[in-house]
Amino acid sequence: MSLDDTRNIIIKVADRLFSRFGFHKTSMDEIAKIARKAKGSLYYHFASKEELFKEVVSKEINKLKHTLSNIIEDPDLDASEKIKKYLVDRMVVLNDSANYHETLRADFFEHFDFIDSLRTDLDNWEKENLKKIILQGIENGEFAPVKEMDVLLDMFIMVLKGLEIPFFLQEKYDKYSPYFEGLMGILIKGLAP
Amino acid sequence: MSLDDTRNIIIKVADRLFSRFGFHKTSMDEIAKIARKAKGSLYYHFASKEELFKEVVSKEINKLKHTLSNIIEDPDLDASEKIKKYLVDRMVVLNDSANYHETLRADFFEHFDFIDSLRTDLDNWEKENLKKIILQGIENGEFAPVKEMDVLLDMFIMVLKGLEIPFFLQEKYDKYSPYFEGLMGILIKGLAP
DNA sequence: AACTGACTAAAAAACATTAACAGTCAAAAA
DNA sequence: TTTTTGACTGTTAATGTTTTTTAGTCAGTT
Repeated sequence: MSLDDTRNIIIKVADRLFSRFGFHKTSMDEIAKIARKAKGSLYYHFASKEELFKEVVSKEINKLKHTLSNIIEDPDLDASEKIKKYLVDRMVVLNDSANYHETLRADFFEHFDFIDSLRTDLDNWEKENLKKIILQGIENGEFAPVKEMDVLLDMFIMVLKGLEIPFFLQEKYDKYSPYFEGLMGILIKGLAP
Repeated sequence: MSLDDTRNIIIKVADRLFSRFGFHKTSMDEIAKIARKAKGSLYYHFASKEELFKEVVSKEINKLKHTLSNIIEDPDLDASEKIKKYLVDRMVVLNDSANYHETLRADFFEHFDFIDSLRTDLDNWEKENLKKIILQGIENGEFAPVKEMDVLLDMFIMVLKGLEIPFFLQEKYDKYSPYFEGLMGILIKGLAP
């Protein structure tokens, strides 16, 4: 059994248990038992429970980034199509990211600030990549030039994060997802010249 | 000292103390002391601590509704101007509504569901009134007809509520308020034909 | 190097006790 | 009759103590 196998088994089991019970209600003993490893083995591969959880959330985030990067790099899409697909697929992927949902509560609970850097990194990544799309649109004449684009993007990311709470924590995504594209369409139209 | 005077004194003191210490950390004994009334007098006028807090939050909400109603009924504004002013002034008024800010946490804490009806009522009121503006815009040809307007408005209200968390709980409003109008402008432009 | 299982200090949970609190109500005051 | 009071009480919250669980450690084994 190679190094990677044990590590991946731990991650896989942790993903399952954290998804189901949340960070605080999942113990390292449980993860070890179900992974059929000694608890010390978990600590050989991960510095702490927090690092393990971050690894699990990072995998979800990387999956999201991968999906969105494909959209951004697709040469067949113009900027409007890209941003629409970005926004829609973003919610689709995040809807299935149970551990990510837990991070949405971070602002309201103590002992969860170790997650802040992950969330900040994702915000920065998103800002950067949305900006790419918008700049592409401006260059191609699809979008009007935008003043103060950086702050507007900050706020727009707040909007997206704010929507995640009713969608994923209050389970409203299923009800509203068929119409989300329509709302984003209005916004994208507002970007046009 | 008339009936209304005592009641108003209680409300005024409660507003101050709840604003400063929050609902859970303000006791009825304290409110009574500072209002120079017996605690039993508070219960003569208000059925419970919860009802007193709701009264205080309602006053903030009524102030908001009053401000926004003036905008909606202003005959000198077209629909675009109305909705822009609505959205901007909405945040201005809510920024000063400390007790309302506390209700934003309701979804994350127990023992606060007595506030739900207030929040639902405000959502419904907002939906109704935003719809009025949009319908006015559609009638006058300022806005394109909107499909599924009701669900889109639901989501838009989620967007506004979602923005309240960084703005008012994370104290980002001062930083971003100068640019909020710009973001709303893009959205309003997207409503145009 | 990777893994184990016994161990331990710290944190969390459970339990017990005390203090604070929301709410009550008969009596007093207006 | 209405409004207000202040003493009272059951419930809840806070505090303190004890027990259990947990994250993390590490010498020994593979």
